Amino acid sequence: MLYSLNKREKLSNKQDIQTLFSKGKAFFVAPIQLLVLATDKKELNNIKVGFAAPKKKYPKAVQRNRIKRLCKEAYRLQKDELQALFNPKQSWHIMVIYSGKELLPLNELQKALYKAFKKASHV
RNA sequence: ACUGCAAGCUAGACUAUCGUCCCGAUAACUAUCGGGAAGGAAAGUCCGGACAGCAUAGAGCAACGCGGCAGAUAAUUCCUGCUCCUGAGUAAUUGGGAAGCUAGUGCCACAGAAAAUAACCGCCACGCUUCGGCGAGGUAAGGGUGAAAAUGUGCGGUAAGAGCGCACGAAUGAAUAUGGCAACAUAUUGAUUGGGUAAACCUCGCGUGCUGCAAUACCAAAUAAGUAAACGCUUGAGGGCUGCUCGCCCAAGUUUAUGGGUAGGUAGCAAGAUCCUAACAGCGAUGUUAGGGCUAGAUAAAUGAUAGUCCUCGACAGAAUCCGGCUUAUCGGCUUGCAGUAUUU
RNA sequence: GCCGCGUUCGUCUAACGGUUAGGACACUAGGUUUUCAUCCUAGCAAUAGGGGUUCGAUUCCCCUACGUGGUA
Repeated sequence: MLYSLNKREKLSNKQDIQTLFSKGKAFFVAPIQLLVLATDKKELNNIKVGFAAPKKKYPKAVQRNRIKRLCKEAYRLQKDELQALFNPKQSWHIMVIYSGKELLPLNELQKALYKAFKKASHV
C-alpha cells in the first residue's frame, strides 16, 4: 500500500487529460515539466498522476516506455513525501512530462522530481 | 587452416526485496493465495486472406494489377521446383525479367545522304556533248556518322552489282523423331531474313464489387427548435447507388449555411487455416498421422527498479482484430552443406 | 490502427526520356563610388539512397529512408 501505484492513482479519463492540458498551470524544472490543476471532483485519492514523453524528441516506442517507467518508479518510491506537499482538502491532477535530452539515472531523477513538485506546491 | 556463399537455430542466466496488468478462488471494496504476461522482426504497411458492414435483376465502359511451365495453399501478383534470356563473381552462388512492335499509332536528341517504302559521295552501261559535263535510268560492293544502317565470310556471277546462285555460319518461326506432365532441349528436313522501343500509348488473355476493428452490434445521452438561401411537387427535385452510362425501383419534400449539442460503457477480443514434439510422403513450398499444451489481451494503455553472483559483458527494438508471405534494422554465438586458395597425406 | 501524397543548389522553385539540370534570393571575388547601399560582371552550389528498363533517366518501374495529410 505504501509504495503502490495502481490504476486508481493514475489519470484515466480522456476528458480530464484534455482539460488538464488546456487549463492546467505549467512549471518547468531541469528536465521535468509539470502540469497541475486543482479540481472539485470528490475522489478517494487526492492526487492523480499521469506520465508522458514527447513523441518528437523520442520517436521510438522503446525509449518512451523506458522514460515513463523510470518516472513512475521515481514517483512511487517517494510518494508520501510528494503528496504531503499538496493541500489534502482539494484533489489534484498532475501530468509529468519528461523533456530532457538524455536519460537520467534513477536517483538523480528522484531529486529532480522532488524539486519540481516543491516548486509547484509553493505557487 | 583462411576467405566466401546458401539454409537454419538462438537473442544472457539465476537469487532476494519493492511494484504494474489480466484470469480464478477466498474475502467483501481492497486485501490474501494460485496461475499467466511482448518479437524475430511485435516495425514498414509492399502484397494476399480471415472477419465485419454496405451493395449485388442484368449489360457495357472505365480504372487497377498480373503475364514461361508445373506444383503448393484458406488465398495471392507471394511461395517452392524447373525452363529460357541477361548482369555480377575464379567458383559456390546471386540481382533482374519472360504474351504481342507480322493489329494500329507514336518516339528514336546530336551526328549522318538516310532512323524506315533509303541513296549524299560513289560504281555502271545508254543518249547528247561546246569534252568541262548534262539528261533519263540501273545498283547498293566501298566511304564516313551513330547506341542502332536492312543476315556475316568466301567463291561464282554481272555492264556494274545484289541471297541472284552455291558452300560454311547466324537469327526466326514451322514440320517430323527422341526425352520431358509441361515450359523446353537435342537431331534432321525444307522455308524465310526491311532496326529498336510495349517498366511508350495500346491489343490479347486472366483477375479484382467498395470500405475497413476508429469496421460493426447493443445500452445511455445527443443529432433539437428557430432563421436564411437554392431546387422541386407527376412536365419528377431528390434518393436507393457504389467510378461512369444504360436499365430497374421508391418518391413530396430535399440540400446547404447559421445555430446549438454528443464523443461514456459493454461486446467484437483471444481455442485458432493454433502451438510444441515425433514419425511418414515429397528435391522443396507443404501435407498426413499420433501424443501433449491453452500460452499477453491493455484502453492513457501493463514486464520495471535496486542489490548480489557467473559468463562470451548483452544489438535491433515494445503487442493494440488475427493469420500467411515480402522488405528493412540487428552486438554476437552455434549447426549443416557447398565453392576457391594454400599445405600435408 | 487504417488509407493517401510528396522529396531538385543554403532557401523558394522550373523541366516533353536527349545541352554542361534553368531562374530568383543568399554567399564569394572583381568593377563602379571619397565610402556604404543600389547597379554591372564572374564564380560557388542540387535531382533523398540503392537497383532495374533504355543507346541515354530529374522524368518510367521496384525497394528503402525521411517528411506530410486524411480518417473519431
